[in-house]
Amino acid sequence: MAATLHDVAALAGVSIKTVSNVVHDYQHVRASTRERVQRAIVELDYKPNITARSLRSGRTGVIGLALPELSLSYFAELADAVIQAAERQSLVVLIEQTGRGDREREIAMLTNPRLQLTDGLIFSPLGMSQDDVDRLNVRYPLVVLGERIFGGPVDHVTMRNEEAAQAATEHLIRTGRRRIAVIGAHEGEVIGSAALRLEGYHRALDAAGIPRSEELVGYVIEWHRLNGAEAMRRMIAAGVEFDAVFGLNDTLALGAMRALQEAGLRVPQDVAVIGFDDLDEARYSLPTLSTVDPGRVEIAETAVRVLAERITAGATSTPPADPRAYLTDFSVIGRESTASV
Amino acid sequence: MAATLHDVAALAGVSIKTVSNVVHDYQHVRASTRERVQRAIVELDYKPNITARSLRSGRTGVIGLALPELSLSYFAELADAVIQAAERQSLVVLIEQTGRGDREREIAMLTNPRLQLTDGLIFSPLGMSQDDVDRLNVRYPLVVLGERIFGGPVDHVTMRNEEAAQAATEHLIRTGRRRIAVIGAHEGEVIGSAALRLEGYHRALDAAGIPRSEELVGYVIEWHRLNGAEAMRRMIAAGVEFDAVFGLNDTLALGAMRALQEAGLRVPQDVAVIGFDDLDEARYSLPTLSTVDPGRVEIAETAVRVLAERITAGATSTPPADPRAYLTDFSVIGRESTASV
DNA sequence: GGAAGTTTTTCCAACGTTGCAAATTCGTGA
DNA sequence: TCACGAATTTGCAACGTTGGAAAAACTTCC
Repeated sequence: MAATLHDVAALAGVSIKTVSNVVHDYQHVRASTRERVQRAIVELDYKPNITARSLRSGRTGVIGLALPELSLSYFAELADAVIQAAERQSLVVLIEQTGRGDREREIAMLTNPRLQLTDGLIFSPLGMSQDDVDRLNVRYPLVVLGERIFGGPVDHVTMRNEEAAQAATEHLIRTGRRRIAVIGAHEGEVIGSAALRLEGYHRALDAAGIPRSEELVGYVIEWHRLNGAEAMRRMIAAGVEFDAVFGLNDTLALGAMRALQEAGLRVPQDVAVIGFDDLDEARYSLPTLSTVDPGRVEIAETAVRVLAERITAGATSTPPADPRAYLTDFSVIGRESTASV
Repeated sequence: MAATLHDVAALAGVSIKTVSNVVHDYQHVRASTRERVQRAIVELDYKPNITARSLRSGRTGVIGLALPELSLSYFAELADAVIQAAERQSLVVLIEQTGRGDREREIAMLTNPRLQLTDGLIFSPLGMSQDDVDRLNVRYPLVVLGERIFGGPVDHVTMRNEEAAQAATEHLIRTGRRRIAVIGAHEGEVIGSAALRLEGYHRALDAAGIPRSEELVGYVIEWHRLNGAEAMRRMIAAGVEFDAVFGLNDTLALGAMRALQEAGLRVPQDVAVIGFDDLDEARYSLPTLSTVDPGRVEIAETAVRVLAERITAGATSTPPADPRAYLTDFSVIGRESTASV
């Protein structure tokens, strides 16, 4: 079928190693030989067999990306960024879905034989917890994303959840809001995005001398639009007074905004709303949604770079560097939903 | 590092071929031998090297999925469905992004050496056109999705654009609407989703005896929310009268809905709105968006199945079957945006 | 003209697996 | 005890590539 080194060598009248040398731009090849070989390569449309190369070198040029689900916008946009970053490093990305917080499937993924032809994995768990930290002890390069597990035996790339949430809340305070509801808390959670962002929210209140109020905290089970809308409706129905809402992610904020509008409350005149994530969608809602860009692109780039470094280091038997944690820069993006009135 | 057949064979005191036979459940292996080998496999935690297997067999178990961009919700949801379908066939998916309708990159993708370790490709072009049909003549199994190229030399899986668009329009007519605007037409296009769906819209009007009207057709450059909103605003500003809007996809419809609400028009009381695609998002907008499910899951499943068949057929040197076109079933989904008032 | 050094080319083995065919062992019946 | 067929195990080559080192060809300089 496809031409091999042998075919090219036969056509050019040289040994296969010489062809290999030409392909790899080895310098000690006579110009005339090089040219002859190149002509043969073109004529036969020779393409190196990557599988054979992988077998020889032990590297495939493929990295895995395991995430909950692409139909969750945040992860789709993350995957987009990871693929682009990988392409710049000549790596290709194989995507695996573990479901919406399915701990079992996440754990199983770490030993999935399907990862065999991968040089390393970028792993974004949603169901595993700190107790599962030992599971991250794997024999291949691994970079973990997210807020489920900290201080593990591998590199970790994540956002400054607390600081970013604090900044989002301060953004609301700066526009004169004082009764600030928060939507998306998880009952009893002390780690994870929800807890960290809630903590940032509390810090901002404390710093501004605004008393915390349990009735302003909207609890949800999952971070989907529906949950955001329901939590908001409950709060409205309970007669809680508020002049701003912080959705712990954009999806929740958009759901909350829907519930506000249903109830006849105007955004931002009656209630200001801010989200978290900077999804593409936040730019197009009505009104456009203020949010925090947690540094998604930087997360993707860092994760790919660090993974690539680990892969390279592993190949050269350098003594492995200690695992590191990387935190990305964030920025508050003010849009219509928090405009001054 | 990792254990190989040799290591297992040495430990079990047999030849590597016997180990291979055990791994493959070859029947003529003495029970006692089998057990001894299996113990060795467990003890050494032996996992077959997929790369070596691929080199030997010529199959990698990986399929490529080339699509414009994961940050476009439609493609993220398509990718989700493809990955799930592939998993059921024990295939793993490698995703490549070609950009938003970048013809050059799409053409380049077809000969991308990165596809080497792929057994076949599911390709969803957005920038190529019928003129590029010959580019689809590639030497690996290929399944094409979408509405850019028909009747090519490869299998094609797509939706019934015309019929589905006609059904969406008829849904509006059935609720008593007569002045039905359409948003998302492409100037001068005769093929592609826009043209086909526009044709379905026209057929529905014709069938109902409603005169076509050029002023009710909103043209856009791209199918994003912003374009939908702008086209809708232009139509409103021009004083065009209408009581319904058909967005040629959900994103356009959501943008149009935003423009309507800005202008103080109520959905569905003043204007009914329907979209196309059945994105997750359509379930959560305010009001929830009626739409057409074009059979996305079926498209993914069919594409993976057909590709897998071609891959298998290629391995057995069966004479290749003629390329086929597959069309999926659609269904109109009525939600709040077209509710009767 | 030939030694010494440099450039260019070739040879061989190995990466880990599997298909094929051959070799060995076993069981059965004469 | 031996022949014969079946069951079981093994050896070898090959998939296409690359690293290392040897071999061959060419230069340069005395």
